[in-house]
Amino acid sequence: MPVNNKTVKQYFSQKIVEWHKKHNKRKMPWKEEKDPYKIWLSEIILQQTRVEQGTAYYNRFVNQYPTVKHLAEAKDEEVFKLWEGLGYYARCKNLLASARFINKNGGIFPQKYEDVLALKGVGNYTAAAIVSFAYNQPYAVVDGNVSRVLARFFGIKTAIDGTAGKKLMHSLAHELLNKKQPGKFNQAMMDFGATICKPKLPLCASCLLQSKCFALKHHKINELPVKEKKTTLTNRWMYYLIATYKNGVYIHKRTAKDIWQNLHEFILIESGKKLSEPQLLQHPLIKKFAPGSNPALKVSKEFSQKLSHQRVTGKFIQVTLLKKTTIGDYEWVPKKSIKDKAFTGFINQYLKSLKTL
DNA sequence: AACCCGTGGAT
DNA sequence: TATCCAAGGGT
Repeated sequence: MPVNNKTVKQYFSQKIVEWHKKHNKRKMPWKEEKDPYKIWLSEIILQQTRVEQGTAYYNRFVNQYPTVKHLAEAKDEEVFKLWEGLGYYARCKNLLASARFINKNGGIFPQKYEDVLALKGVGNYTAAAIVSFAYNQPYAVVDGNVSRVLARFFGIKTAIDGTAGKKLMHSLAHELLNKKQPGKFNQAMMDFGATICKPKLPLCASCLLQSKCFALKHHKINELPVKEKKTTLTNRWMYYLIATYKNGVYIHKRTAKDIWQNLHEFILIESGKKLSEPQLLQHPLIKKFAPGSNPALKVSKEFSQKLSHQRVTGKFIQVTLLKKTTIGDYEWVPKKSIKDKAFTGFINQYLKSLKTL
């Protein structure tokens, strides 16, 4: 459903810029930043992540890695530790790979849209954000904010998470883009969506664009934008055996095509269903390390973590080994090194509940 | 194209 | 409590 009213489009672009100049008070550490490295860093951190959640991570990364060279030369483990808790860990992996790629090629951040887009972890949105903010190139960003604003204002019923909807949003956003000040326009669009045209309870009464907004006029604020995807939640049960021997503990880095890649964990017993404590204690791994009825075996309370489409529930079982053993892919590491390794959120819930390991 | 990948705040 | 969803990208 293409939008073909030129007057309304001009009204939109003019009002968005006017709102930005007169009313936009939103402040963030990376605003007005012109260093493409720092802009890139902020954009990767902010992918599907709230500004309030990402800001502290951004500050820590910039502080620890002031240039792309610093990041490129850092050790994987150190960078993942700094990313720990932020989620979507493929972002961290791609961030490091791209930093090393840039550093290897002279350390100069790419300047062409196509070259920025070619970086791992950089898609349509992020490439447009970088080249518009850093170099003022005319590429329109389309994020959740922009899609919502456009769907509501222009009355677009095409699902914004489908191929047709994305295509339509990109062409419309590019058409509306102020080609003289693309960086400011893009910033205006996102800030307007985040602070005025919010997902729930948008501030229509004080909106500068209210006189020509389709959704407001037709009472479709809560119906737009349209999405087609529904997330399904699957349950998983993870029981962790924390096997210590002297001053060390057995851990492992997750590498399977699954959640939490590149994060560490203890000895995992996963089940497709909830296990009762007797069932759990019957497990071969438990019986192997805690033969007989072992009164020293400590079972924690139940922990649970909700991911975007999975819910992980489980417990932690502490057992002390009397001799060093070979356990599959798990390695024995000193307890004091635990704090330097990135663990899953589920495990960190448990670790934070302990005084010492 | 459909599905997968985290975490936390708001309602 | 359940649901939504946030400066998306990869496969």
